[in-house]
Amino acid sequence: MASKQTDKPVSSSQRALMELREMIFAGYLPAGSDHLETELAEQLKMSRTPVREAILMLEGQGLLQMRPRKGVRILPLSPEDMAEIYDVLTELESLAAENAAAFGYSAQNLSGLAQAIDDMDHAIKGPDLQAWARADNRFHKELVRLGGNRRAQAIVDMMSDQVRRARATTLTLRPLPTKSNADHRKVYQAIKEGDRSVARETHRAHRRHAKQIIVDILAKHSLRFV
Amino acid sequence: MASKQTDKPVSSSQRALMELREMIFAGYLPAGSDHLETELAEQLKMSRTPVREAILMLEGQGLLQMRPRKGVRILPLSPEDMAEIYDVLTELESLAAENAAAFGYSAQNLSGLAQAIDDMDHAIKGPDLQAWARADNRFHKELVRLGGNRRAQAIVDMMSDQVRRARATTLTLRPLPTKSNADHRKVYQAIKEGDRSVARETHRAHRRHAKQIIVDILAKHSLRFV
DNA sequence: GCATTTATTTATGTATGCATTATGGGCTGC
DNA sequence: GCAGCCCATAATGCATACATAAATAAATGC
Repeated sequence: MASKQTDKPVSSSQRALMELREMIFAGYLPAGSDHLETELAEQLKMSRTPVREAILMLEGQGLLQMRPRKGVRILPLSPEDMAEIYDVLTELESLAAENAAAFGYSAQNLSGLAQAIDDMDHAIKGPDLQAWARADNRFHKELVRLGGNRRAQAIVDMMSDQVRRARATTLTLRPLPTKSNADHRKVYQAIKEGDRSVARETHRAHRRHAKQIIVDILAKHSLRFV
Repeated sequence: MASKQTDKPVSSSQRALMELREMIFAGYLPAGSDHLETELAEQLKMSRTPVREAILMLEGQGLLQMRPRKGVRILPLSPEDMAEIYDVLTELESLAAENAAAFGYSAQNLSGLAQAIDDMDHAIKGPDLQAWARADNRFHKELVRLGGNRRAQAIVDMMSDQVRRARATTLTLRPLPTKSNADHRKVYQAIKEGDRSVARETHRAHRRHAKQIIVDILAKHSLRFV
């Protein structure tokens, strides 16, 4: 659990990648803002080269866009963007639920899911929205991991990052997700019982519902996000 | 249709990206092979910088992997990889089919699909497998475009590229896709009639079937691909 | 005074050079 | 003869320097 004795000497481009991501998620680089390579390099105390490499990778992940001579733009998320993202998440997570059910996992193997569900229950009673969001993330991430499709995992990770950018805001505006955990339990049950179609369709319905809630909120408040 | 009078002066990194892609697809950089940045730069007649940038992008697209001091490895595709890819394609294309059906496109808007289907019919009579593959690509690409989800489009493009690497081989080993076009027509009809669930499920079944055929071939021949 | 053209500035794209570090080979000692 | 260590080599990661092209400011002509 503890890091290696001396902190690992991670490469500059890796550090740039991580730090830029954090700066974006923390809102320090707000959606829609532009930033010159030189400025970013200065802030990260390194040369433009590793910063450029990080920017290229982040562009591939859809977090920003390089615009020659305009600087890199942190991409805003419109309600339509969010709808797209949720649709992709819906499909790939449903696939994962189906595949997980087909795997025949033991209760032991599913303990991560169960734990996340319990944590969500607990967080709702608080209510502690941050804790709920973290547990919800864990549930979805674990579900996709159990699905066993690494490409789907990578895509879901990417898209989840984008959702995360909007989370700070949507979390406070959406109704308390009290019903949500009933869905989660149903998915969990179906996976444990190896019922592929129930796992798939239940999760699918769950995600479509979530999409509706989030997109409605964004649209109603005419919000574009970080 | 004609390109601009003088050929567009694309940047070196763009050129590196395109040319490396072509070199991979053409099998000039075979799956599993390793290549030093310096060698590639030499072949492309440019410095390492733009080559590195292209490599970074291609790594993000899953075509290769940077391995410090070992060179970049062109990633092989195992039957399991292909199964993963087909599963993702199945989900996202089915989503596209459903959304396309929901859009209420006119026959005019669907002419691209219809044309691709006709071309496939024609190619099968040849039989001209290359022409069939091109038309099949067009059908799937157009379907996803009609779905309107740009993120799904980007992902499908990426995954289709990977399938394309195996195409040269699978195409000659698989049975003639004579039944395939019946599915395509059914999907087309459902989209035109706005029947979301038929469009979705028909395409889904179509893709799952295709997956089975391809994966079986790869497994039977113990093939890893380019 | 306005529009058009020209000059200047400046961000990016690319090349080059250097420091670091891993890898392979050779050498030494047992 | 084998194992382990050390050194040489070379590939990468990064910094820096420079050329190019775009955007802005300036200037000139009408």
